[in-house]
Amino acid sequence: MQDHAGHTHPHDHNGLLTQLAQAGYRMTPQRAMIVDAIENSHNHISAEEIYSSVVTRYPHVNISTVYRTLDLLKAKGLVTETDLGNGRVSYHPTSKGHHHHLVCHECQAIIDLEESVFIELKSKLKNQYGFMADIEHLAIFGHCSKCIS
Amino acid sequence: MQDHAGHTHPHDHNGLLTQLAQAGYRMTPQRAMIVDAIENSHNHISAEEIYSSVVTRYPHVNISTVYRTLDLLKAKGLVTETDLGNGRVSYHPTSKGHHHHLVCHECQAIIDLEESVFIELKSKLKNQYGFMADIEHLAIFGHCSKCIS
DNA sequence: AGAATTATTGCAACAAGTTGCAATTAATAA
DNA sequence: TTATTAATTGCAACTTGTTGCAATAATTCT
Repeated sequence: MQDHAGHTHPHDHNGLLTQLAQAGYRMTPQRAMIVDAIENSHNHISAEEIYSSVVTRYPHVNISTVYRTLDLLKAKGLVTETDLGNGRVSYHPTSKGHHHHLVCHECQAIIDLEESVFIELKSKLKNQYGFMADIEHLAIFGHCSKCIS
Repeated sequence: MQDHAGHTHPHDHNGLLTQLAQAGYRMTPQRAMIVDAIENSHNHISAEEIYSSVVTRYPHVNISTVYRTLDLLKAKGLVTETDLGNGRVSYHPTSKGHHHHLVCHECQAIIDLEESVFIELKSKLKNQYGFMADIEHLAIFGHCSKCIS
């Protein structure tokens, strides 16, 4: 396995890859590079963007491996998946914190929300329905203040 | 145009088709049958189900027409679109009332919610962000009471 | 009613994401 | 270090949904 470092977190001993390994999953160069692309993305990253990033260093990689690694990370709760309505689903490492978005249907603006906005809803769903809502990275669609006025 | 009736609302003078016509859109047999399938569906219906229903009476129809009609109905606010996480997007006529769902990631159970659950969130988003959220048919994912215990 | 206009449709190609299966390879045992 | 085993990958085929474009047909005008 070649060295895939050179970014902000050279070896990432507490990163996603290590967490996968500790959960009993195998450490493959594909996973290392996929995870590296996700961790070094500034905010959101799509499957295609991850693939593009990996394929330059490892041309053999297939995009289905990217999707399968994302499925694994989702199932382990290590990344969140959000559909921001732009035709490609966005991914974000859970470790970088929860956040949410308002998406304007008219001007496509994306407004960031604090996590606290959904605390009340979450406890309501827990108390009234016994349901533990996975509200970690939600997109709510509608019309922004600019487009209303 | 052949008669496409035979269901609960034989001519549907106040239905989706009439509303489209009043908005200046053309009345085509395809649209009549697509809209008929939606209005006569018991709860949710998918694009494929609409297509299957229409194609038996009108074999020439193409599924892209179904998708385009759904886009139109969505844009006019006449149907709502919800991804219940089962691989196919579900549609529902707005006129039959708003409702929401909790979807269990573990057992795939779908729990129906009253609209009132989101009133508080909606006003919070309006007051704090000036954002009018289109919360008409939401699916919230998480873990149901049975799967937690 | 017949001609003109233009929205709508069917088609085929495309995009995003999923899946079954044989080949590969990381981890483990010998 | 080599052999074993089973997770993982690449590939190709598939599913759901989208889009450009030429042909069709609903509506409007005469």
